[in-house]
Order: sequence, then structure tokens, then C-alpha cells
Amino acid sequence: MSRTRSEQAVWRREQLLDAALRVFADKGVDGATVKDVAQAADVTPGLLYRYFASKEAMVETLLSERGFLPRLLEWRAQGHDTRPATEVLTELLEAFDRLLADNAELMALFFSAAQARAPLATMVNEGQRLIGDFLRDRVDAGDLRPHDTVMAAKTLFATVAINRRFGTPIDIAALVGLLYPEEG
Amino acid sequence: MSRTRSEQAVWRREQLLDAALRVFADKGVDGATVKDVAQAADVTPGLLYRYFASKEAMVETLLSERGFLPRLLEWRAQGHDTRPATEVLTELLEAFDRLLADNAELMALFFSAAQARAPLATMVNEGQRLIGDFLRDRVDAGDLRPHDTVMAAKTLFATVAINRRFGTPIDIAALVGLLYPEEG
Amino acid sequence: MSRTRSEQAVWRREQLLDAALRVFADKGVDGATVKDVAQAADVTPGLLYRYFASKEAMVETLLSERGFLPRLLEWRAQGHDTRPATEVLTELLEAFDRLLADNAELMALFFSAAQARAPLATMVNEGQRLIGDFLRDRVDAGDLRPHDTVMAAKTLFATVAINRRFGTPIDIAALVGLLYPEEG
Amino acid sequence: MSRTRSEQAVWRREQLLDAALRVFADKGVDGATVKDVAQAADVTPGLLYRYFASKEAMVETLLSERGFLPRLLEWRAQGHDTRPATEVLTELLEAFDRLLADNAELMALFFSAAQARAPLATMVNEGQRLIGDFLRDRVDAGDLRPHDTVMAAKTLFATVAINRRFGTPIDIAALVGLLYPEEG
DNA sequence: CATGAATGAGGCTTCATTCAT
DNA sequence: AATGAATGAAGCCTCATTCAT
Repeated sequence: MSRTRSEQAVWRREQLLDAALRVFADKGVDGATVKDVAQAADVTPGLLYRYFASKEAMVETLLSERGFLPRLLEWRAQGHDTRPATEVLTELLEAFDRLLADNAELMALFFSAAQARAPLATMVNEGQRLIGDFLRDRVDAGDLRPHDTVMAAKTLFATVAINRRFGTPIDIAALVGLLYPEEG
Repeated sequence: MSRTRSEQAVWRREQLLDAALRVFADKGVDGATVKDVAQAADVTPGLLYRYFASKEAMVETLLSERGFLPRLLEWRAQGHDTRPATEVLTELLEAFDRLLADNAELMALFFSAAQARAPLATMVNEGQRLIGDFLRDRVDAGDLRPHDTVMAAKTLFATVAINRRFGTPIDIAALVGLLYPEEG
Repeated sequence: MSRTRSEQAVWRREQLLDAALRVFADKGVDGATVKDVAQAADVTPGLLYRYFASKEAMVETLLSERGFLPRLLEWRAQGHDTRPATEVLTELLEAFDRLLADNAELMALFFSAAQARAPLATMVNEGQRLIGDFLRDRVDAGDLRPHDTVMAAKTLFATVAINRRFGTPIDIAALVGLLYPEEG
Repeated sequence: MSRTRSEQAVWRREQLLDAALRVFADKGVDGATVKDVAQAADVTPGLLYRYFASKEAMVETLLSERGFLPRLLEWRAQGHDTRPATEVLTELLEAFDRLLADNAELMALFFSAAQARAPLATMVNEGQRLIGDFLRDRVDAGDLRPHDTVMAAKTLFATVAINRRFGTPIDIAALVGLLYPEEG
């Protein structure tokens, strides 16, 4: 109602991105039309071009602004160091899984956008590194037995990601228990 | 050159599927044009329609005829039963990994075809079941310690698949070693 | 120039229908291309699809909106009852003939649209009934001798229509004189 | 079986024309494809081009070789002169009507082929002249009262033709009775 | 800021026609 | 004589994008 010009502009931009994410995730970037996005945002196609230079620019904006890695990093920043490694690890993976679930649309976009291969790979690498760093810290601290932490990180990340992606969610505690049977 | 009509028809069909797979994997199904496929096959677009009813039909044919699960099942059919479980498991996963590597294009197609979600889910489920069955057999035979074989199958499958998918191949023996440290 | 949006839309729609009727009548529905219609309307082909869902929809719209029966019925609605039957009949047929002449394009469309057989048959039936009703009224009123009014209506209608259709227009007064020699 | 080369060629040509007539009448010339015709003739498309230079040539051949006016003229050639005019006229019109019924496909072709306007007009004119000549002869012979025979011919022809065309066949005796009430 | 009419490029598909076999 | 694989030219339609209002 009483939004300043600039507030309104920001709000509209977000609204358009929301709509675009929804539509792109649903139909794929190529499968979705600008008109689809406009309708999802309850707006006319022409308006999109006041906020984004092109359809492609919308995709790029989504990929860069809506990436969820930042949120994972935030999580990491909080100290969880005093509790058992497997407990924290389970929580970390659950946070990651929840992130994926909450961002199913974004994931679909990542997987579908042919052009988006690079951002996706980055995300995978970063995610694996995040988990790997955590594991190595805990091995160093003696909380976990020495093991191939890089491989473990890849395994954990992949398992959570792929099962979330294809609609077969898993019991993360069981996953952690599988890799760290003695620790639990 | 000197092919019979019927041979030529079969050959041409395969050639077109090859070209289509290559192009779809490269640009995504929606991003690729029928003209692209035709050019990749060194043929005019019209000809595609003597062999396939539509672009969509090409995708479906690729998904059903070129699925690689059949090949995995073949592998499974051969007896590998006399050797240590972890050795055979490593081989199974390597076979799977090689299959993915050899079929990078097919994988890309699976991941990109927005409408092809169902075949992909099937493939994931079947693959996990294949590995899970193997693990359970070996647990029953006392070759592996009792453990959550379903989860293990999911883990192994996911790890191999996702890392192959995003260009970060892994050391499969290390993966097996991670899950079955005592057995090796 | 200074038309409101809504006026413009109505005007454009009519303009497109005008062009379509002209072109379809000239080349036949199947023989005419969407591009032909667009060029006749001095517009790009894409625009047609803002106003009509398909080429076929254009044909259907023409058939239903531009049918001329409504105009005949208007004529009939006016009272012509006080004058001699043959005089009024002649006028009615002349009105009909004029309608056909004025709508040569529409007639051509009616005759050519293979799929549009139903509207055409309807038009024929309605036209015959209109004339037949008139004749029976006048027979009942004693203005015309008793005779097979249904057959007479068919005869009159057919004669006017077919001769107008194939470019051999006739003297309608002579036609009426042929069927009602004593009355004139 | 034992056809000479030349017999076979003639036979095949007729077979193709039969098929073409059937298909063109059903779908319209533009709506029918060469493949449609070939399939109707149980033959491959390529073969058509050994017998006709083009699809258009098939249409033209049908229009010129399969016109039914020749058959009407044959009928006329036989003497029917000793019997009452209305009786013979009824028979003539019935023969004409039957011809139209028997050649529904040809009629459909005549009406649909946009290019076939000229042959159709010719047919109409010839038919009207044939009937008109008959009427004038009988008027001259005193069998019919003096009247506008040209107009009568047009009327009779049109009525039979249009009603046959649009699936509303009529009682021809009643038609004749309408125009020649006293004579019957 | 917002609309939606209009464009132009290009996509999928069909089809008359040719030609090697 | 007959086939059917292959072509090339369109045809219908969609859609990202622009722009006058």
C-alpha cells in the first residue's frame, strides 16, 4: 500500500523472481515461456523487461542470487563444536537435506538448465568441501576415527542430494550410522 | 554402400538415434532443434519423420531403447559368486561407473528431459535394488557383516552416480573401503 | 489513429476477418496460407494468433459470424404483407440474390470448406424454410393458388443460388413468372 | 494375371484415377495427399509419377476424363420422342439426378477444386442447354405450352443439382408437376 | 509503472516430388 | 514396373522481445 517507489521496485523484483523460479522449476527453463512467468506473477510480459534484460538474465539472477550454499555456510558459522561428531554431522546433513527439500524448485532448475552446469558443479564441490572440512576437523580433534574424509564427504553429500532429488528421501541418521557405526 | 533396403533402414535409424542422443545431451532436449539433430546426422530434417513420429518420440525411444539398466542386469546375470564380496562389489560399482561414463550423453539426457522424470526415477530405483540385492545375498551368505543393505545400496549408487554426473569421478575401491573397512 | 485499445482490438479483429474471407474465398481454405491472410491484412502472421487460435478457428468464426441468414431473417421480419404475393416473392428472391452477390466471397467459402459442410447444409435448409413459410402463408391467405410450397421453395432457392454461384445470374421476375404465371 | 504390358498400364491408370477420385472427393483436393491416394490404390507414391506428371495433373485428368456430361448426351441421343413431354422430362431429370448420385465423389471434386471453376461452369452450362433444347423442341412440337424454356431449364437443373449436392434429394415428378401442372 | 499489441525469427512438421535400386 | 528413402520447400504456429500508449 504505502510503499516507497524504491521499496515497490524491490518487492516487484522479488515477486518476479519467485514466479520465475516456480515456473522454471516446473516446466524447465526452455519449456517455460516468458508469458508463463508473467502470468504466474500476475503481470504482463512487458513488465518483466523493466526488471530483467531477458529471460536468460532471469535464470542467471536466480542461479546467483538464490543459490542455497550461502545458507549452508551460515549454518556452519555457528559453533556446534561441543557435541559429538555424529550428532552434529547428522544435523548438518539434515539441514542440508531440508535445504534441498525447501528448495526443490531451485534444485530442479539447477538440474534442468543446460547452461547452468557450472553453477551446479560449483555447488556440488562447495557442499562436499563444507562437509569434508567438518569431518577432517573432527578427525583431527579425535572425535572420529581416521578415515578418508574426502570420500566420506562425497558419499554423504551425494546420497542426500540424489535421494532428495529423485523423491526417495532417506533416514539420515541411518546413513550416518552406516558410515560411523562405532561412533554412534 | 551395398546394404539391402532393410539393412539400410535399421542402420539409418540407429544413426539418427546416435545423432539425437549426442545433440540432446549437449543442448538439452528443449534446447536442441530437430534441425540440429538432422545436421548432426547429415540428413535433412524431413527424414527424421520417416523414422520417428516426432521429436518427442525420439526422446522416448532413446530413453527406452538406450537405457543402460539392461546392460547392468546382464552383468549381474554372470556368476561372480565365488569371490570376496568387496571385490565383486567394487567390480559391480566400477561396471556401473563405466556404464555411466560411457553413457555420459544418455545421463545428461536423463537429467535434462523434464518430462522424462519417470524413466529416470525407475532407473535410480532399479539400480539401487540391483546393488541392494547383491549386498543382502552376501550378508545372508556371511560374506558381509549384517548392516542396512538398502541404505548401503542407496549410498553406493548415489555416490557413483552423482560424482560421475558432475565430472568429479571417484576412487571406487576407496568408496567400498569406506563402507566395508574390515572386509577388504 | 486515436482509437482506444479496446476499439483497436475490435477493429483489428474485423479487419483480419475481412482479409481472411477475401483470401479464403479466392484460394479456398486449404489453398490459402496464413501468410496470405496476414499479407492481405498488412500484418505479420503471428498477429493472427492473438485474435484467433488457429487458421481453422478463423474459418469457423467466418462461418458463424458472417453467415448471411441473419440478414435474410431481418428482411423477413419487416411486414410486406399488403402487397401481391408474386411481387413480394420477387423482392424476397432478389434480396436473397443480392445477398449472394454481395457475399460472393462468403459463398465461395461455404462451398469450398470441405469440413464446413454442416453450416452450409444449415444455410440451405434455413433459406428454403424461410421461402417455404412465406409461400404457405400466402397460399393460406388465398393470394396464391394451392400448390406444393415446399417444393416451390426448394426450386426457387436452388435456382437463385446455383446461378449466382456459377456466374450465370438470372431474371428473377421471369423465374417467379414461370412458377406463378396466372398470378402476376 | 495374363495381361499384356499395355493392358496392365491402362488398368493401373484407371485404378489410380479411381483411387484419386475417391480420396479427392473425401478430403478435398488440397486436403488429400499424394500418399493418401497411393494408399487408397494400394501402391507407393512414387508409382503415381509414372502415370501422372503431378498431383495437379491427376485432378485435371479426372475433371476432363470423368466428366459425366458425355453420359447425359448419350442418353439424349436415344429417341424418346413418342412419349409425353412431362414423362420424358421426368425421366431425363431422374437420369441426371441418378448421375449426380452415382457420381457424388465427382461432384464433390467439382465443388471443392478451387482451380476447377471453369470445368464446373461448363458442366452447368451444358446441362442447362441440354435440358433447354429438349424443352424447346417439345414446345415447338406443341407438346408443352409456350414458356420461357431457358429459364425452366435453369430452374430444373439447379433444383436437382443443389438438392443432390447437399443431401436433400427431391421428388422429381413433383418438381415437374410444379412447372407443368396442366400437362401431367 | 504498467500494459498488451505487434513483430520477426525460428521451431516442428508435412508433403509433393525425385531417384537409386 | 515398382519401391521407398531422401529432399527441399513450405506451412502452421510459438515466443522472446519491443514499443506506443
